[in-house]
Amino acid sequence: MPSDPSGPDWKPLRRASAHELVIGAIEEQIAAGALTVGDLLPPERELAARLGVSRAGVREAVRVLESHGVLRSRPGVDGGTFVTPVPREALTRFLRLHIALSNFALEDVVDARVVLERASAARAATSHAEDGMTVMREALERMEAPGVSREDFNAADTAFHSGLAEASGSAVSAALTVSIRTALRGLILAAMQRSTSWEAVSDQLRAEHRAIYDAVAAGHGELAAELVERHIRSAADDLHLDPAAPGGRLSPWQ
Amino acid sequence: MPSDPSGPDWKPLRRASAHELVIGAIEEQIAAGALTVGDLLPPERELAARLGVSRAGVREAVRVLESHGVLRSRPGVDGGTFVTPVPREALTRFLRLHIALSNFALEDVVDARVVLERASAARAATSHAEDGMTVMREALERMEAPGVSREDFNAADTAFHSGLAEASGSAVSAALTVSIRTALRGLILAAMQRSTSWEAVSDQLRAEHRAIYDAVAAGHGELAAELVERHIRSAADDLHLDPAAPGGRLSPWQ
DNA sequence: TCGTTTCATTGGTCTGACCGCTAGATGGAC
DNA sequence: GTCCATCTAGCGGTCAGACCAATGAAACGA
Repeated sequence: MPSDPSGPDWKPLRRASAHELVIGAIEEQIAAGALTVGDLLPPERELAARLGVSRAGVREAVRVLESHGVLRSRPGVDGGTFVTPVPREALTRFLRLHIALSNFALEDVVDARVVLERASAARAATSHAEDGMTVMREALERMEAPGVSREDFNAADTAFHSGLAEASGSAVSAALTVSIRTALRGLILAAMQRSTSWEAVSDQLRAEHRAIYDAVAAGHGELAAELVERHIRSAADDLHLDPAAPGGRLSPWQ
Repeated sequence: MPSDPSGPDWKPLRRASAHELVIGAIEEQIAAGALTVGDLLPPERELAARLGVSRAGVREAVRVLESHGVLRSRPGVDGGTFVTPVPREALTRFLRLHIALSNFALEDVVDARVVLERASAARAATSHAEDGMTVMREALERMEAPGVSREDFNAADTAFHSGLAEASGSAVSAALTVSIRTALRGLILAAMQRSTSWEAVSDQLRAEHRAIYDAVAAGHGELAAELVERHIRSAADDLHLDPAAPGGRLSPWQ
């Protein structure tokens, strides 16, 4: 019997798999600063030999980090696997998958959007980062073009919210915002496609977007935040409660 | 010469790699609702044969989805690869990697934390989800235990903010909050380890956490949000400006 | 000198093999 | 009949080796 009354506390000792070891090794180099954006990794064959694993193990690790937007591979003599800085696609895929799996309730996703975009709007009203404002203006023009298709409208809608997030000047919030909106893109487009009163709906959306832009441009942060929240929630309601949709949380994809 | 003045607009035709096709196929099944949490995928060999790719391609795809918290594999006759709902680890690794790569400036990470946790605090004050409140209380007790180590203090600090996020009742915000705090864990712990005035610093942190908890428990949402923001920003300043740290954004890891 | 060909290097893919793990079938001891 | 140890089939985990595809640079010829 051990002297410690609480017991020796054996830890489970989960033997790490080969590819996890490789991921850990690469992550370690990144954390230590020995690998930064633009750097080239050793060839797969060499890295496998150095780490004492097979090439398959290295490749699986590279795939994982690639899917996280950390690495990118290219064949060719000048090619190789190098460190890259493109986090958004990974975040989008992540959210899209988990939304599809209902691991995240649509309601909670909307709540998160409201929190992030309210903050974005409020900050954008004071910072006015020109890139984002331009993106928003162009998106408005595309939405207001005569005879715009629902696909194009949805793309412009996504771009508008991306621009708003960019205009806020905070990269992390912007990445989260854009990823959430992009992950929802398919759902929103499906709802738009189903809409039987598209003219009225799109007029409404155009007016809301325009009002948000004006509030931001005029520097009215609190108003912009309020408009964004109402816009997101009413759009979500339309998405959620569309009478043409069969029941169920993720019905548009079924 | 093409009749269209803008040109035929050749798209690059990026040939999708085998594992991307497999990921797409699995994602498609998930989006269609044919695969949900708990479901078992076909054996790797069979799936490879059905999709017309090698087992390596299937395995690379499974690895990627596994790293996103969507699949999990287990050997054994009853084992297999099944759909699983554990998004947080994946989100944490993602953020940790990109913070380490300086793809996300620490300042922006802190901004995002402020936005998310202000909202969490305000909501927690009205919702009072009991799970989260209990987690916060226990974390406070651990922080206030005599002779607590810096590691344990940091773990309790993380737990406190997790509890706050849980108490807000919104799963997505909570996942984002917890992941950000966990991704910063190493940095914060390093800063704590370096601290030459740990007694004073930890007293300060204990007081701030206690004040936040009291404000939430008393239902003072706006006060709680304000306290959380000040707490996060002052802690970030200590982390960032610690005189013992060498210059540079990610110095604690260098 | 300039264009063409060849070549070496790298990732991309596939094949086939063997290992370790584990629930369930098997079979023997009582 | 019951219970326990053993065996077995099927699965993921890993590996080695081979060949394909892409690419830039060096070698070569007009």
